Amino acid sequence: MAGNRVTLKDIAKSLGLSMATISRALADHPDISSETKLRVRDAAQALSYIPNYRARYLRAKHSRLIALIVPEMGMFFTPSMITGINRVVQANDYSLIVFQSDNSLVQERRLLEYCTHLSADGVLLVLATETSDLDHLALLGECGIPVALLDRTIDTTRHTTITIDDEAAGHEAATYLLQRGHERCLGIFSDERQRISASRLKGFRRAHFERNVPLAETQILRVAMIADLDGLLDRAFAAHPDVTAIFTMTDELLVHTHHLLARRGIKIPKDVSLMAISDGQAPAFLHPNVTHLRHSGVEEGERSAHILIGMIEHNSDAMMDVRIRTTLVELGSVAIRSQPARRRVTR
Amino acid sequence: MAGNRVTLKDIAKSLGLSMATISRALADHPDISSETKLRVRDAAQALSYIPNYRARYLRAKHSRLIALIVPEMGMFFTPSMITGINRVVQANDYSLIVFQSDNSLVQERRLLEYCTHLSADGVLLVLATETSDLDHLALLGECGIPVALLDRTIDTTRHTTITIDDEAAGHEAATYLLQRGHERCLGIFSDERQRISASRLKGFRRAHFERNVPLAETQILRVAMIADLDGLLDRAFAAHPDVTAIFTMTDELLVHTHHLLARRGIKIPKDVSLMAISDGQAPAFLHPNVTHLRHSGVEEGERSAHILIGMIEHNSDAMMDVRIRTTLVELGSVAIRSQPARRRVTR
DNA sequence: GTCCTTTGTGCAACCGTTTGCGCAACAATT
DNA sequence: AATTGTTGCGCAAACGGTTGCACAAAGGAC
Repeated sequence: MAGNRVTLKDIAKSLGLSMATISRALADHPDISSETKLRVRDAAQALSYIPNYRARYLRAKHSRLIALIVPEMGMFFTPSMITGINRVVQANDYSLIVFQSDNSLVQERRLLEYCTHLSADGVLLVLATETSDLDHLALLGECGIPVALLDRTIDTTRHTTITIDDEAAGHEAATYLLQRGHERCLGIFSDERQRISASRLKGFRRAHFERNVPLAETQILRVAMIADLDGLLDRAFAAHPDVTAIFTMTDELLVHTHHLLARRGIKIPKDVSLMAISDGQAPAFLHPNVTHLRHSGVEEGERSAHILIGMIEHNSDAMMDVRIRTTLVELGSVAIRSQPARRRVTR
Repeated sequence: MAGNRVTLKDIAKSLGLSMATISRALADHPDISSETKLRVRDAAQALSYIPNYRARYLRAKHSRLIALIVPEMGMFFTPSMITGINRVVQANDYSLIVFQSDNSLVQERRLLEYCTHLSADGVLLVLATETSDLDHLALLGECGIPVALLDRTIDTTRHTTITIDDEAAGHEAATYLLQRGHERCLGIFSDERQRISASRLKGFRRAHFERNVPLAETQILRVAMIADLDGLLDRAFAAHPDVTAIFTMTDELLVHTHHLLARRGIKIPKDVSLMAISDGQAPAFLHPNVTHLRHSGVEEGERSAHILIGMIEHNSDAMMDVRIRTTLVELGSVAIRSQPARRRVTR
C-alpha cells in the first residue's frame, strides 16, 4: 500500500545534484567522478531506489520483452520448450511473456496485435491448428518486430522457422520398424491440417515405399480428438489382425495409445511393438520404456530463443530454416521379428 | 526495417488537430464532437496507428501486467495451472508474464525485484522448495504490489494463500484406503521441506491414528530426487512384504511409482492398490486408471487469478486463506479387501 | 595574463500519452 | 445588450527516465 516509489528526482534532491547526474552515475557513465558515483549509489541503496523500466524503455526503442504464443499449454512438449526458451531469454536480460491462442486464428491475430502494442522486441510463434496462412504476420513486419516460427509451422520462404525435420523423423521411425521385420505397422498421426502431421506421415509413407512394403490407408490413423483414438484403433485392428508395430507421432498420442493397448491386454513388445517421436519424458515412465526419436523441447526452445535474439540484436531479416536433429533412443519397446529383411534391401 | 511507428502526433498533424483532441477522440471522450471522432478514427485506421502501451502506462500507475513465478515448468500441475490463470488474466485485460525460479531462493528474490522494476500490478507466487521464510516479499510490500501464494506455500498469516487443504487430502486418501481394508499402506511423499508434503503426510498419519492402525516410519517414503524412488521402494517392500496399497501425493510420484510397480511385475489392483492426489490427466492414461483425489490445476489457477485481480482492483490488503476442495474420482485402481473394518470404527 | 583542454556537472529537450484547465464561439436566458 | 451556459478544442504539465549540449572551474602551455 505504501506505494509511491522513489524516483531519480528524490535521489537528486537528497544529494543536491541534478537528475542527469544521478542517471549517469547509476549508469556508470565516464563523465561522472567516482566519488560522486559512490555517493549516488549509497543514496540509491539507502532510499531503496527502483528504476522504472517503462519510463526507461519509453525512450529506448526496445522493450527487452519477448513474446511467446503457443496454441495451448499441453503437458508434453510445451513445458520443456518454455523451460528452454526461458533459460536463454533470461540469460540475455530479456523477459518472456507467454500467451495462449487456444488454437484459434482469431486469438492468434489478436495476440500478435497485442505484441505490437507492448512493443515486444521479438515474437516466438507456435502456430494454431487453424492457421493456414501467414498474412497476419504482416502486422509484426510493419512494426519491424522479428518473428520466428517454432515447431508447428506451415511452408514459408519469408519467415524464420525452427523445427525438426519432420519428414526425416517419420521416415527414420518407419525404417527402424521395417528393418526389424515389422511389415505391418500402424501409424498414428494427429490432425492432418498441421504441416507437422503431414510431413511426418509423408516420411512414414516414403520409408514403406522405398522398401517396397505396402502401406494401406487403413494403417494410417488420423486422430483429431484424442477421444476418437479408441474407436480408430478398433477399426485398424479389425482391418489388420497382423499388426506387429505401432508408431505414434507425439507424446500425447503415445501415452493414450499405450493405455489403450494395455486395456486390450496387448503386451508390449511381445504382441505389438511401440515407437514414438517424443520429448523423452513419457517413454521413461511407461512400461516398458518406449523406444523413440527424441525431439527435445528444451533444445528447441533454447535454439529458437537464441536465433530470435540474434535477429533482434543484429537487426537481421535474413530468413532461416533451422532443423533440429532428432536422436534415436532405444529402450526396448520394439521387438525384432524373424524375417529381418525379407525383400532384399540392397537391390 | 520499416520501424518507426505512427504516433498521436502524426495523426494530429495529418488532420490539423492537436494531440489532445486525437487522444480524447480515440478514447471516446464526450468533449469531442462525433464528427471529429469519426475523422480521427478513420485517420488512425488509415495510418494504422498503434498506441504505445508503455507510454500510456507510464502516466497511469498500473501496468496491467501480472507476474507468475513458478519453481519449475513441470509437466504435470503447472501447465494446467497456467492455463487457468491465463484464462482469467486475459479475460480481465491483463497480461501474464511467467518466470521460473528454478527452485532457488536467490532467483526467486531476483525475480520479485524484477517484478517491481516492471511495476507488475500483482504477483502470483509458487514458492521454491528452498524458500523457508517470506521476508523477501517485503520488496513487493514496499511497492504496494499485492501478492498471492499458490499451491506450495509456507505458514503465514500475512499473505493471501490459495491451496488445497493438504492435510485433509492426505487424511481423506488414507481413510479411503483404510476403509477398504488396506491396513498396510505405503505413503509416497516428496521433499519434506515443502509444507505441502508435511501437511499431506500429517493427514495421512492422523487417519491411521484415528482408526487405530499402526503406521511404521518405514511405510513413509520421502522422495527428494525421483531417481531415489526405485531404491526406496525396494527397502519398503523388504520391510513390509504385506503392503496392499500405495498412496502418492503428486502426479509425478504417481507415474514413476506406477512404472516401477509394473517393472516389478506387480499388478494393480490385484497385488497392490494405488491411489494419488492428482490433476486428473495421468490417471486417465495409466492402466488401470488410477483412483485419485482430484486437485484441478485449472481451477486453482482460475481462482488465484480472480483473487489477485480482486486485490489489485479493490486495493485490498485483506489477507485470505483460500482452500480449494478436492474431489474423489474412483477409477478402479483400489481393490476392496476381505476384512473391511477389522477394528470397529464406531466405538 | 590569455588561450586551450580536460573534468564534472546542470539545463532542457525528448520519448508518447493523458488530462486539468482555459478559452473561444455560439446559443439561450434574462 | 449583458449574463450565463454549453460545446469543442488546444495549451501545457505530467509520468520517470536519458542524453546532446552548454558551461563553469581548474590546470597546463604559451
